[in-house]
Amino acid sequence: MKDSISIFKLLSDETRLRILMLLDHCELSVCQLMGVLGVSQPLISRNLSLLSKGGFLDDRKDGKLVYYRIKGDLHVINRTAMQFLKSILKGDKTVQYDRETLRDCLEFQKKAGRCDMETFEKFIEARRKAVSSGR
Amino acid sequence: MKDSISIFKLLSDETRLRILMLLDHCELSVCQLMGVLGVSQPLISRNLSLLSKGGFLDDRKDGKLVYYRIKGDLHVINRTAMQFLKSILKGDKTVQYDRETLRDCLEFQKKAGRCDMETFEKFIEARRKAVSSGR
DNA sequence: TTAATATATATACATATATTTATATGTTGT
DNA sequence: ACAACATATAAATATATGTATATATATTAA
Repeated sequence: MKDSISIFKLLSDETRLRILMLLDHCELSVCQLMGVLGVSQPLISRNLSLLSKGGFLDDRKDGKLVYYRIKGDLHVINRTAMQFLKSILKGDKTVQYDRETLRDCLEFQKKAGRCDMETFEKFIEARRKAVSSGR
Repeated sequence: MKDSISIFKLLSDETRLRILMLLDHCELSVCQLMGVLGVSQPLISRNLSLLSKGGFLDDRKDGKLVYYRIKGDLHVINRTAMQFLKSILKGDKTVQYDRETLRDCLEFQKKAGRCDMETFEKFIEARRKAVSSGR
């Protein structure tokens, strides 16, 4: 029962759900997630840490960067949770928007030829302007 | 997304999970649930109210008593949530214990020939003594 | 029947506890 | 020394729970 409640609490947060849905398709670094979700680095790190402790994520270091992904060998309960999550978020607006943002973000990164905080902060800024000017 | 988060929050509470699992098999009144779970009446009522607002429950009045049950025509998301819940709580100790307690409680009610607060408070008291004396 | 009382349930309010988030700081690798 | 990430701390916010009270129905007395 305690385990189930822990999982529900873990899934009761927008940032964490958005992270899980983004990582369902690919692995992403902390700074990439920051760029796509447009929230602070400590907030991303903190939620990644919670999701990892909850058994949802694995990570991999590549130089200064840390890449996160959904664990390959998820515990049954977590695998079921992911299926449930995907089923109830099928067609969700926020999820769709985040996926578009991810595409734009990766393109921006490619053009910049860099994958660092500064680049993704520029991306957030550029996007903020685009949205506020009607888009 | 908001809806999903609301559901996860709703399911992040032990009393509410126990109520859902008990009501999965039968309808129960507020005082019966109080007797089985051994918690205060306002706590039961409040959580029943939250579960109802969340679209999980229906209720029916019978005199002074109010009987609650799982809604027959659950919204897809809630139906999926119930399936998920049942799958992850399969074999759960608390759930099993609550089911035994429910059987004992209904037997106690039958013998007493009454279904009221006083009866269920007696049941709670009797059970408390039985447990503390080694059961 | 009406008035008064008792009972089951719901809700309001205050308090305790938990969660979230920003800010500051620590750690590790370049 | 700098950059990416992690973590600690504190402030703000949300949630849970007990106590008190309100509401509605039933029961009793007149």
